[in-house]
Amino acid sequence: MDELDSAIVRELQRDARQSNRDIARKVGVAPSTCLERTRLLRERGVIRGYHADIAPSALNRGVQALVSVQVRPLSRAVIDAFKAFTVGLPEVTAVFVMAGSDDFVIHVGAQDNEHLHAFLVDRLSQRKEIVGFRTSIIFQHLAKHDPAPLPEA
Amino acid sequence: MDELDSAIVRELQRDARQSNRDIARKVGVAPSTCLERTRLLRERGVIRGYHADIAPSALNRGVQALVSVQVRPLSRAVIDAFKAFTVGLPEVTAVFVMAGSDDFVIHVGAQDNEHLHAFLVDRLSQRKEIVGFRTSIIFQHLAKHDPAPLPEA
DNA sequence: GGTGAAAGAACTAGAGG
DNA sequence: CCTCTAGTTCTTTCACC
Repeated sequence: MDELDSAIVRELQRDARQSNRDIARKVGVAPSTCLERTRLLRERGVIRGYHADIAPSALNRGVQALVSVQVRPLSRAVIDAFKAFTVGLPEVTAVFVMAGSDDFVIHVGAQDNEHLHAFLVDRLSQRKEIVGFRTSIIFQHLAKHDPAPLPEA
Repeated sequence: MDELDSAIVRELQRDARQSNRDIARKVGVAPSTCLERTRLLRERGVIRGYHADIAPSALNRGVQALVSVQVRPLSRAVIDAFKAFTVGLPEVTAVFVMAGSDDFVIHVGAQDNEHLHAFLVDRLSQRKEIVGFRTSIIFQHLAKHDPAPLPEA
């Protein structure tokens, strides 16, 4: 991860669909160099993928919420099973495994409040390992799609 | 948003860097048709952007946390100012404005626990509008980069 | 590592169904 | 809305530095 790698990563974070040629020009190297760097970044797992960012309402997910969940017993088997279960649900867009008073935080999207409620009481609360959960509606979600690298230490 | 639009969106969610030609072939239309559909999806705001997904550790963000924050008074001025402040901090990767007992949930990444602690006590807690916050470390973060469209109702 | 050139592929606009 | 075509641009490889 030298300066050149960082510059390429930054460009791909900003716009993953710009041409290799454009990126090369912006970062000041030949297109072939840029292409090879990008290939290596991908191979090393620095770049994990390229994804279109879609407006949630276009996916009929106009209502979003964070659900904090506590499960028991807190064993690996229970954690892994619950994680796999939640990730598999279509309404779930992200799962955080947490330290602290909440064991999971689940990011959920639904068509409306009614569907969200149905999801919570019909799907989620079916799970026997859940000993408690708390749902908070998201009014606004600002995501930084191009977080800068922090200084090394 | 007909079936064709959805199919194109799905492909771009999965891999935003595949060629228009490949997407056209997969969804079963001519490349020019696919290109025009994609242009319109972008214009309509359905597609908000294309971003590389970068491994947090490569950005020196090996430690991640969710910080729940309560601010007072809960006026628009205070909310907007706090939101702008947090989004501007380099450690912050996402900000959720919430309904419920927490007013904000902030997704933070730092080099290590020490830097995270310094961020919380030196930066965040400087803000006078904060009346309380709670930090939870993220052990694992599974994001679904290709959420499927939910049924219309 | 990086570069430059060259073959092959993709993008994009425009005419036409 | 879709297809076909053609000019332009981009990707990708490879010999060389």
